[in-house]
Amino acid sequence: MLSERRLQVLRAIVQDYVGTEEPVGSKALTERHNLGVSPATVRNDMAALEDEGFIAQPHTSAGRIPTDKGYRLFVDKLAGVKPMTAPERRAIQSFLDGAVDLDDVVARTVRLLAQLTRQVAVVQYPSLTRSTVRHVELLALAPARVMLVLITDTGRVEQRVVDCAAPFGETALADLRARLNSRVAGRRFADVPRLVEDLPDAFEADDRGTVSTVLSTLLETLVEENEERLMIGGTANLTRFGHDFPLTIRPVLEALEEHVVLLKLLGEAGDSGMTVRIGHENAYEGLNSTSVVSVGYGSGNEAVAKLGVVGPTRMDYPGTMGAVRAVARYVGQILAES
Amino acid sequence: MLSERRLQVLRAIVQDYVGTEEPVGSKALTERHNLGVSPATVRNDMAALEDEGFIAQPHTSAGRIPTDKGYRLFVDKLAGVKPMTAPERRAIQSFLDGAVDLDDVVARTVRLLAQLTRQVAVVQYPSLTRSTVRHVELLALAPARVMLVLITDTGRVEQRVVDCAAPFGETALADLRARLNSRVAGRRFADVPRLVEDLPDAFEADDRGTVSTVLSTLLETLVEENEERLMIGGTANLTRFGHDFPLTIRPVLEALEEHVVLLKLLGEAGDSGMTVRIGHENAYEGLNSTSVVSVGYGSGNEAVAKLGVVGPTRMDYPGTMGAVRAVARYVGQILAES
DNA sequence: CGTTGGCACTCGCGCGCGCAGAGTGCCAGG
DNA sequence: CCTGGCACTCTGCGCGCGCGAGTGCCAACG
Repeated sequence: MLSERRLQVLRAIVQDYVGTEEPVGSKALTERHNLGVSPATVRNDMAALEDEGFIAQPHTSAGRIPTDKGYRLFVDKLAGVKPMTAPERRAIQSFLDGAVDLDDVVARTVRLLAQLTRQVAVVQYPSLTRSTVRHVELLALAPARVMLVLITDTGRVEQRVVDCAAPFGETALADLRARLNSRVAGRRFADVPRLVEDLPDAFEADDRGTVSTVLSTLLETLVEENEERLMIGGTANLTRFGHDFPLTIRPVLEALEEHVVLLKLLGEAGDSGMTVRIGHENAYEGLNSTSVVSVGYGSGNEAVAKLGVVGPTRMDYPGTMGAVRAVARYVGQILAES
Repeated sequence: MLSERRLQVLRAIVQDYVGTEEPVGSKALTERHNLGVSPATVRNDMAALEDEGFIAQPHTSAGRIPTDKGYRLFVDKLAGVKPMTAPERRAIQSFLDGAVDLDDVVARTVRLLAQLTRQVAVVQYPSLTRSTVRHVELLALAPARVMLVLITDTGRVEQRVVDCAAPFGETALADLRARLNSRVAGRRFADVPRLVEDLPDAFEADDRGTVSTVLSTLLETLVEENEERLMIGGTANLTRFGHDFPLTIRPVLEALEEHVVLLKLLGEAGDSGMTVRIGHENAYEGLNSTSVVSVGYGSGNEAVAKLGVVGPTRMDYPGTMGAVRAVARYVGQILAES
């Protein structure tokens, strides 16, 4: 177990390094933080911290920088979440309030997060899985062609075109629309398959095939969780990554384009509370030199999607976590209202 | 007027520089292109080209590189559009064919363009302005709350929530839905205001206010051209910009985040045919060291939106133009089918 | 007059050197 | 266990030099 002072030394190292982006030495430490001990003592502590793998020196006889393990300890034990100030809260709220539709909410959230954290922001669209159906609309595009529009309680709209084997009359369509909505409106996605199971039985034999086709398309749409989308912003902040970034920025940009990877990443993060993945803790290789701070957000009591930021491992964790948490909270509020 | 050979020299310089990314000298030129003259002659030509402002030397006694003006001449007079090969065409088509909805079409288009050109791709969603209404759907969320869903012939779906002053009955809603659709379905957006003008008159005095509110929201949605969205991809290709890119990549990333700027940029481009904006020809400062190749695409005979790529001024213009044109053509096809 | 070979000149770039400065590890003393 | 001192080790930086690519100019030639 590390002594209290050594933990303080680690904290000081992290804070200084995050601020200056430069390896920090024993002398500078004692000057900036009044630890009450001499540089020589700090040197001993640093040697111990290095033995334990919390810090490292890039080159012999340079200062120390925190390792992933060091940041981990810092985040877990040494740092709190820095709450937003009142003006910041007001700014967040008023910025999000102007949104006109779901796309706009997500777009504004991304901008906001990117601006607050000065890092890359990632916001997942509210997921379908836990949502409920608000309405299902069917329209005839052509005699044997139906457009299916699904509207969720989070305001999301999905549409599909269904090609039917046989022509389908307007009255039958209206009938199906009415029956469908009376059964599934307000219900959770997970319950829908069970609720519509016997629907085809209520129709003429001629129409049953078409009804089944429409229903299975609906079910497909519900299941298509992989259709989860996300929005990204603040990539220009990548240029502040560091002096060496030509090499490090490339894989990050590539990772950000791979929405599938990001969705997986967010999905792996814990369902409740904030998750911080530091450096090599990220399974995806391109993000090995970055940290991901993510949290779930939702319209009600439950999280329906996640949002977060991607930044260098050398980031201001308390501040970033504070911003992420605050934004998630307010987005949830906005969603609940609409 | 420049002699024929001097134009050939310029073409050779552009081609070599695009290939090697290094200033090109007179000797190298005569070796790689058989111009039939000696390096000394080429030197004279180069001096003339430099006087005219088509090429420049980064430092005294280095090779020459083309200026924006040089690229302009190259694009206008010296280079054609390189057509895609048959296998490439097939690949494009099959890649786009798998798309399930509009979002997917746009997403695939972006990926495709980015991959083909190895640059940043920008695809505008099919615009509302020239589209026609396929269907308008109204649903009651609450007694005094209506959701308005607009479906266009390009497959785009827009939704708005309307807060009404007074409660609005289901029957009145159904009535409005029916009347609305019989009037506007299949009509162009531009015609809609005229067509619904007198609709409130058909309703009870109590409901007229609400009907007007709904209608004005609909009109707003139609007009909201500024709501034009776009998708971007291939930003990782920015890292291939050049050795000096830390400085140059930053403003480009910033510009790409400013969708408003990009939309304006695309909007300024000519309506028919391909537009190439080179370096300082771009009004937006951050894109002064890039070229933008854009073209309109559409589901029928008319262009409904634009797409293009953003890359370094030193790009393979014929190849890029070929790819952009081909992709636009196939996307148009796909949209027409759906 | 356009083209050509020759020639002197100009610079940018890479390389090696040496120095200063920051930081460390270790040790002996309090 | 803490502290001051000391020798040591690197990295980064500034400087100077030489190479080589590329140019501009000129005189000669068809």
